[in-house]
Amino acid sequence: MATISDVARLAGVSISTVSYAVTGTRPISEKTRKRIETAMNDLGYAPNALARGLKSKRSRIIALSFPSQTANIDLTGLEYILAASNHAQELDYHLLLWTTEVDAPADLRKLINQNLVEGVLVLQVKLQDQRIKVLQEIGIPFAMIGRTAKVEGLDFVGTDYDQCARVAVKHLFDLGHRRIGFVNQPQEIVDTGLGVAVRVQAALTRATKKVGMSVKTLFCENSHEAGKEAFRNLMELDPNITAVICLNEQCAPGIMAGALDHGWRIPADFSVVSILMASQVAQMSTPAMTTVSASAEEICRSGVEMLIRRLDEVTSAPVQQLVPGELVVRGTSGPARL
Amino acid sequence: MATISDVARLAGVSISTVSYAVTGTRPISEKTRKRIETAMNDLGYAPNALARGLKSKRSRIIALSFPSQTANIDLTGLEYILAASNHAQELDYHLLLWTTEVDAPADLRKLINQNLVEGVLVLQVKLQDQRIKVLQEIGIPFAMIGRTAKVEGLDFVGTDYDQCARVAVKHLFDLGHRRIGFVNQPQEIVDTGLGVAVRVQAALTRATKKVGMSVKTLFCENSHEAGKEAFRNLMELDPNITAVICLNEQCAPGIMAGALDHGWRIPADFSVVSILMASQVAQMSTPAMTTVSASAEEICRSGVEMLIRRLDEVTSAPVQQLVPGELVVRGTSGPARL
DNA sequence: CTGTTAGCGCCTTCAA
DNA sequence: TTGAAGGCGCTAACAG
Repeated sequence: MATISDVARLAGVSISTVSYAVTGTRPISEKTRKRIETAMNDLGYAPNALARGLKSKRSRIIALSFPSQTANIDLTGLEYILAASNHAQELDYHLLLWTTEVDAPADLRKLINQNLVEGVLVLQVKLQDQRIKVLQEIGIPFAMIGRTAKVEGLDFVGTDYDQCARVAVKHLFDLGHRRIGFVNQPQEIVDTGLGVAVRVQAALTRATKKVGMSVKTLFCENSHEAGKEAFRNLMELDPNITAVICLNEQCAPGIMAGALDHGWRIPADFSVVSILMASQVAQMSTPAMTTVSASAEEICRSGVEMLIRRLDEVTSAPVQQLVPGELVVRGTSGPARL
Repeated sequence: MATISDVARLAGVSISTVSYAVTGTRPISEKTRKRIETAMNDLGYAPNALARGLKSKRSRIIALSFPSQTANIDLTGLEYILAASNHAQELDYHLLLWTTEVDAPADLRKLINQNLVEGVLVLQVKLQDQRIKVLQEIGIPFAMIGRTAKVEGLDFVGTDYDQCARVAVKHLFDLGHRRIGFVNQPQEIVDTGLGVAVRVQAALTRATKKVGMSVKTLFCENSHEAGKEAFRNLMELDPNITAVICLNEQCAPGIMAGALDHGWRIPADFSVVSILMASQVAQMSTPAMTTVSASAEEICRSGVEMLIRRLDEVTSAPVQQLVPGELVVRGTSGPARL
């Protein structure tokens, strides 16, 4: 593999001139620049990332922390990962996928101490997240997709859950629904304090109270069967419920199946609205699911940019951004039954 | 951040002694080793990955090529990514996620020329895959999850599609089905030569012919609606079809919906078997889907190990492995209607 | 506008 | 069993 001195020799210039030509940090005469360029092309030269990183203290590698065990393994998660990766590459950064658990701070510390990554993009953020403490202690730049309980001074971009809740509730309210259910993630996930699960629940409580709606909340395992059971449980809690808001990709179709078993048609007798569900998933159910979601693309793009900007401007003010969700009415929501 | 000379100074030894203590490539007296260890702990020392990689020519970074546009964006894909990442980390390697397109060989070349990654794990392999040519030309070690048309001399691990097809066909045959449909990925995906789509189709043709079954093949877009339409089209092709084998996570539920619309119950009147569907997804449909799949965990573990072994033993014989699928009978397959 | 040179942090040969 | 020293490929002063 060609090195910078190969290029210098072939172009008949010094090593530093090649370096300056590559980085553009110093004016080069048109003539020598041309010579250097052809030499680079002839040799198929590309700067050695390791050497460059070692010298410049800029590896151009960011880590994406996505805990694979505690995370929601759903298509929405995949959307986030791919969007972050694509955007990092557009900005000429490499993305290191880091899937160890939230509760393994030693591993994270070890990763960072290696000086390989310049910054960390934190996904699946919990209200109390051990990773954040580690990152702060070490003093490495990071940005969160989502947010911890205390966000003072931290960079993050996330979905505006309050707005999403209001939009979802208003949609159902306008359709005449007054008594609804909310089906959240599994109890153990909520108990670990996964930000989205806790916050959406709180936001829905506020939003329904404001318009005078009744809401019964349930946790639900990530499976179809659990969704069916959740529906039955809701009916026991309040048989007059006419709609459900759901924050659980896997169980939403189960809820619909439960309603069908109950003898109800969707959306004639019962409505389902999913919050934060990828459109791909929304289209998998029968009928396709009405959703309120923010764009993973937009959120991750923003998060990656935020992080990379932070690498240069360590001291500038924190950037905190909430992206509003959008209501997409598909086939699972309609007027409340009488 | 502490460096090796900090450790050496604190422990009162030379730099090289610390290095040997860390790498273990030379005997160190118990006494000095202890001193070095405490010094490392006190300083929170970890070797600088960039410097180490530069010197040793081993970055301990592998790339995972997962083209995000042409790929199937489904949960099965996510399973593969996470499994590969987890296993790489277990083996003390970093995993770089690389999501640019298959048809952008220049980008791939650029990545590799940077000398950052030691090897590449190639996912979503097509029969004619430009990435493979690039990797071979450059001479960087790689392994495929899946396989190209010509695999001579190449490392790969994949699912045994022939066996999967036989198992799925036998399952339906034993239940009395004689006329079935096969619903593949979208036409354009098959046309690009995605290995799995082409090979499963061929394998099913062989397997059905062997037992004297009739099979009508259809392509289908990745959506629920397309699945419903696929069902209608199948009925036009052959109204006597009693079952479908499906290779399309997104449209499988649509096929079931189509059957319901047609007035058929599942599995009493119509059976659906999915090939290569993650169990999580299988459990999302109503009823849960009968599947024939190999374990993503096992395949990726094998692929990562294969690649990392290849980094050491450049010349040893290629490893080629096909993992058999397993039939899991859930709720969508039953005796053929009369 | 261009060249010389001192490291970045580490591994490893050579010497003791 | 230990140390000294060169160099991996590159960047960025410093010096013309």
